Amino acid sequence: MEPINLKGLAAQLGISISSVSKALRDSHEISPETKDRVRALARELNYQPNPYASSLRKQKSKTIAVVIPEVANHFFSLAINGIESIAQERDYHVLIYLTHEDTAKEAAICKHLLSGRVDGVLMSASMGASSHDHIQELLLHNIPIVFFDRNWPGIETAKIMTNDRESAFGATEHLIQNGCKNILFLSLTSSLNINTDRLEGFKEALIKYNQPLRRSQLIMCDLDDEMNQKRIRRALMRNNRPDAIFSSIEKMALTTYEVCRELGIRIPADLKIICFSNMSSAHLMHPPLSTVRQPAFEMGKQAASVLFRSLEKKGRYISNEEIVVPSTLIARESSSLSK
Amino acid sequence: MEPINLKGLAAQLGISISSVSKALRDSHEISPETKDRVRALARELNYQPNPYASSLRKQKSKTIAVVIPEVANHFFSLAINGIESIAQERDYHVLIYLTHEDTAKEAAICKHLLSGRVDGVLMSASMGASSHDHIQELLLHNIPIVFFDRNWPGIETAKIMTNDRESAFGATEHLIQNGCKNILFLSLTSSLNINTDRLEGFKEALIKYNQPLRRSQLIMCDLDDEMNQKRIRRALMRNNRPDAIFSSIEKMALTTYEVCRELGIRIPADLKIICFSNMSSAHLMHPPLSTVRQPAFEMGKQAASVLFRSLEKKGRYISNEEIVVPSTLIARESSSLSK
DNA sequence: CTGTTAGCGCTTTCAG
DNA sequence: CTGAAAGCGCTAACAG
Repeated sequence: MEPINLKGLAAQLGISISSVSKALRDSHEISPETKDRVRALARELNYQPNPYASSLRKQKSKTIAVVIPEVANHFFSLAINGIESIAQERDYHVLIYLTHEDTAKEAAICKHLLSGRVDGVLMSASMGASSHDHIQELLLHNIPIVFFDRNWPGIETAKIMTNDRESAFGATEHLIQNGCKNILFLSLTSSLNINTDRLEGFKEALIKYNQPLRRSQLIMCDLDDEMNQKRIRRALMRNNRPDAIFSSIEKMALTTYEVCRELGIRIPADLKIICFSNMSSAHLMHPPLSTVRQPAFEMGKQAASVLFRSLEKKGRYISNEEIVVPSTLIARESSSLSK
Repeated sequence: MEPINLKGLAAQLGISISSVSKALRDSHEISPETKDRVRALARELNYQPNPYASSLRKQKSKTIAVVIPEVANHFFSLAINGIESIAQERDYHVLIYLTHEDTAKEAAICKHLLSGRVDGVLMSASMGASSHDHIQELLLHNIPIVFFDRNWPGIETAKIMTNDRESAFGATEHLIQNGCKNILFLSLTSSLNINTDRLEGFKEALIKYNQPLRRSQLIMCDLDDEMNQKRIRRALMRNNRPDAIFSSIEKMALTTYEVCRELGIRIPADLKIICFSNMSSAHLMHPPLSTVRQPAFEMGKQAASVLFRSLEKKGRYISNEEIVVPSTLIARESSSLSK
């Protein structure tokens, strides 16, 4: 069954293609009667305008790209949810690209996106120390980007962030107030904001409470889970074992749970744990995992809104505003029960 | 910065547009030298062909749609992962549409997809009792669909399924072998395969072990979490309280955990629990959740592969083959410890 | 109010 | 081997 097009409609109605086009777009220069006839037939034949033809003509695609490290992660899937809901509302389409934390792949994707396939990009940057020229190039080509959650410092574009520094500070403070004197911070080696900011918040809290930071309190992890597990195990087997762990990434907190089981370390009696996480079942863990929960859905919605707003401006100008949506500390027994 | 196009390249090279086009597509009717010149310039100027122009011309978009109920769910996010990996490999683009289990929305999306925006569709059907004409219409318009996991019975198209009946049988058998005599089955009211098949497997196991099925052993849930919680609570407060729960959906199993805490019911001593779930942290729950784990990533990959294969055939013919990828029963103490 | 026309950028005959 | 020309389906001047 061949799809029906404007030509087909026009033929059946005995009027010109452009009249049909205008009628369907509710142009003022078409008589009400004609509009009705056109609309009736269009509905009857289930006419769907060819999006590529009109994209080509109008030089805009009503499509955005979401470029993220992965999707099997509570934060990102919630964010996509938010993005998609706004997109559907505004009649935009969402292309999804996963980088698996590979900056080279991210760059390749961005390069492709110069083709005009999308009107704008929502991105949460991948780890990895590579340059971010590919981002600049998109902006140079007038393709707006909105970062959410993870971004590179120094890029002038809109960003939807959470208050990483403050919430890391708060989480650390919470541990200190619950008597922790030797908190281990698990981070990733990367200059992404989420790593640097969270680390900063951690350090600030230590300073506020006069806890000198020892080098052994920082563990830099990477994307190799096996290695991370070893790093964590080693840290937990040291002489002056930490009394708490603050993980800037969910995954490493879960690994810590596993290592604790293996080594017979009791949570929270021997070790308190807190981490950035959006797991919905954190409270069903044993013991319940204390989390800094990010407003992922909200951030997705905001990011999409900001992008669409900029797409509707002439020149696709994008401001470098930064919107901050605060996280929530959800303290549970794994961090706050003293016994 | 204006994107460069064939015309621009041709002008700079002093040759015709069509020659440039052919050169870039490595046509045999272009001399090696010309090809080199063209390619060199294209690379230098970072030429990216306009995908919409070529989609329009070739009447295929190298784009597929993934239509699923939600993304904040371990199964679907893993599946997307698989889909995206194959898509990237084959140079396809992935549009994502969420229905939030709303069949009307699903229908609207399908209707839109008649526009030619995509070459094919990957779908996991939404609950809801509505008709599935919208699916048939896509097929009628020669847009191949591959279902994965959830599908409507009676639609002739490719399906990537898991062995729901067998694995439900196995899970039930496991409970029975661990002494359960009054297993409650939590299901959803819907004629989707995943509900009917899992229920069947459950029933078959009861039959095999001569356990007559009482009406009170089936609880039909819906999408209203509050109501489901009430239903489960009521069931657990009955006189002859069930000694096990088999939930065909992860969410209701988690709700059950919560209700048990509230009512002081001990898992697994008082109540054993098992459910279909792809949670990565099921083993960290208290007690660890026994699960039937579906091969989500694999299913996503398979679905994409089958779709792409069909897209490459002339006429986009799609067979109604059904590929079954088996689930794995992961029994943990919440179902198998007798104490 | 309606129709004609000229493209959007690309592919693909068909002539040279 | 190269180029001219038509056209994918739609929109937007511009003429009538």
